[in-house]
Amino acid sequence: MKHAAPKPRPPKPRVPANQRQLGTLLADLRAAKGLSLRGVEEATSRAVSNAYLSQLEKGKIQQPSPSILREIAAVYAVPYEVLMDKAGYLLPSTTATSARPRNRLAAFAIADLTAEEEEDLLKYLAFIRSRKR
Amino acid sequence: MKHAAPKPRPPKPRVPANQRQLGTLLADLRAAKGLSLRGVEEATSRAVSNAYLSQLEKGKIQQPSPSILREIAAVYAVPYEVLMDKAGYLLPSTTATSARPRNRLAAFAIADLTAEEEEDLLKYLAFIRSRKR
DNA sequence: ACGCACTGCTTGATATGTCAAGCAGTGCTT
DNA sequence: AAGCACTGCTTGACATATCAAGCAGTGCGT
Repeated sequence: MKHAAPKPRPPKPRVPANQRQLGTLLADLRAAKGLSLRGVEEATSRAVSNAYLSQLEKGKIQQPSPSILREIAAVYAVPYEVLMDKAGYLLPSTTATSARPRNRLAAFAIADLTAEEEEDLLKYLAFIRSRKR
Repeated sequence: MKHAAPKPRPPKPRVPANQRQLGTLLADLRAAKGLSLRGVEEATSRAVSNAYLSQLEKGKIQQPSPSILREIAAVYAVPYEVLMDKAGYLLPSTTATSARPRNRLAAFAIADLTAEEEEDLLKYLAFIRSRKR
């Protein structure tokens, strides 16, 4: 029998800090709403299971799908972006992303392209570039 | 023997429209960059496999993980949000809101255009637009 | 005390994302 | 024409997300 194995290392937190934050946030939100795990499951029309929400809150899920976060956000009446942020899916500055080295092109007609035009343009770009080579 | 089978139906798109859009966009972007599937895999330091990128482009992935989209966005020099949007992960508001000077997708990808390419593109845009009218 | 309706939580099964390895095609060089 | 270096693509295996079902605890009404 093993003899008091001296706890070799502080069990590395299997859970990234990001998730932990998301977890506690979710737990707090739920508490604030006064809902049970099953209550939330019900509120999302069973889109998210109580079991899964539990794991989310305990930080056991590493990459929760945005779709689920969206459902949850709706129930807690919290902006979806917040959850996405805590999950680590947003860029550092999602709010102020307009600081980009923009070139003249943007100033022009490019501003309002239809999806179709966009596609055509990209293909054309691929074409002229392949030509250059 | 088959006698000019009258193309019975456009094969039901096994793929939700959203994904298809993301797929073709990814393909176009890659083409524009002149990269091969493996080239992209390499460019992301093998963070995304060529096999997976292929499936993404063909719309076979329903919920691609944002982390991967982020890697890809970096390689194509396109804002991460654009891919997230096409993947259906952004809220309608984030996409269309007056929040920002509506940067349409294309303004971007082309962050690294030469002046010559830019001119060509604009001319081409004028062309396809005149055609439509 | 018993049961019952809750609670949060774990767990085994399933779905789906993701990749390594391979296949078939295409062009280029010899 | 044979080999090679590419290409896009499929596929079988593995990892992870997600859920249905169950377990243990807590309070509460009888």
